[in-house]
Amino acid sequence: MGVQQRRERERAELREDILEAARGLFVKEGYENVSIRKIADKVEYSPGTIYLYFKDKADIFDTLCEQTFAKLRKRMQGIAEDTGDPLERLRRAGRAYIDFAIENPNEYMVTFVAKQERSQDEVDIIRLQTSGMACFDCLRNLVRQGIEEDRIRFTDVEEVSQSLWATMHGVAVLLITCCGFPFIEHSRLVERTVDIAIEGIRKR
Amino acid sequence: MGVQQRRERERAELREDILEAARGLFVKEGYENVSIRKIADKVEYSPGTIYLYFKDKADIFDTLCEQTFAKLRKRMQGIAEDTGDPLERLRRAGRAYIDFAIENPNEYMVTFVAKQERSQDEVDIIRLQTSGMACFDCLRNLVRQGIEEDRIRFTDVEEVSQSLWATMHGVAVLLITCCGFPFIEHSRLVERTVDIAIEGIRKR
DNA sequence: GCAATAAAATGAACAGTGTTTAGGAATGGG
DNA sequence: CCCATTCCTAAACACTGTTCATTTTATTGC
Repeated sequence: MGVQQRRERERAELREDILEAARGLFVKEGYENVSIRKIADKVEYSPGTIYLYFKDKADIFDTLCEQTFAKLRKRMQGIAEDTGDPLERLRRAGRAYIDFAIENPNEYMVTFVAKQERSQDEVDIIRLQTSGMACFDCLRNLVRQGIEEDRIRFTDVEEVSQSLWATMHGVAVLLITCCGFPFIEHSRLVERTVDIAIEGIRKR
Repeated sequence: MGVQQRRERERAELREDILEAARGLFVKEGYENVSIRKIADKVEYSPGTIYLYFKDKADIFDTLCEQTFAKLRKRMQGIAEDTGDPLERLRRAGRAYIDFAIENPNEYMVTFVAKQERSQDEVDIIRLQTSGMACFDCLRNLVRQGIEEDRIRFTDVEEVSQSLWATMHGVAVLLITCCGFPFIEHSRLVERTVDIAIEGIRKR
């Protein structure tokens, strides 16, 4: 009587297919330019079927965000749990954060620049925020270590953590959204900004 | 024969009315949630009429952005043309920039962030680039002065200017959009981030 | 093997979107 | 007074996210 189990497995497989198709489309075309019909076309089902597997379009995207969030935390956690100079690890963390944002621009924007009336669905916001807080904790821990080892000229962990986050966030958002601006080479801008921030908090 | 002139004046007035209505709606509801029909309703004309005054929805939006850029430039230019320690003026400029963003959150977001939603029309990007560039030039000039007076530990004006912009932008976007996050007192976060950036570029 | 049943997928429909266009109404010049 | 120009509108087109009655499909009990 493995019918039930096979049914569930097939359901999960189609759900995963939809997510995979959606991810490809979102990355290539951006959130607004992907329609449910396009996703349905790609998995060769009718539009209505999508709604048997996801509440709505935002639900698909949020699910993708959680998956990507997990990836980000994994990257950040690796650096946070590493050993070595805290300031050097903060530098690595800053780079890693911005790299992640640039590699997943659409997910990053919708997740961090929680825009328009997605805020109506408070449940989803909370859902994303809790998984996002896990990422911020990695940064907090790094800053705490830096302060404990007397490498940082401030004492307030929260203050420094939020300032650093804001700085990295700024580079990320700028590079993602202001495509028309004649930026210097991206990696150089990232490197310079991270460097300024690190030297700005270093104790001498 | 003042008919021609009256006609032109009336055309300009309706154009301005459309812009005013659109700004109010964009600010309140965001780019995607404002339809041409809503704008048309507000000025009490038919949707088709809008297209006699603007090429398309993005054209309306771009015009509003230009106006916002002009307001911001006015503020920044005052500091850029001032005298005194360049680093101190950079500090003031950073504060002024973030303050402007926080005082006009919707306009700021619409101008600097929301434009990612639109599929890029190259002509319009150039148009916004020029008016936005005027703002950025104020920052550039400040940085150039700082480098010329040997107060900054880097030599590349563009690199430092873009890094500083990214940092200020980050604080602004974060404070405007991530309302759910437990931030420290806003003014303290602004002050600390600006301070880190200034100390990060200072020559010693 | 066949009918009953439960699950899944569909496709049409609804209300909305940006944009285009054929044609009607108003106005000024000759 | 009539014609030409300008202005505006209403309808239409091709999209969008979403819902739902209906049909198709698969599984079960007999």
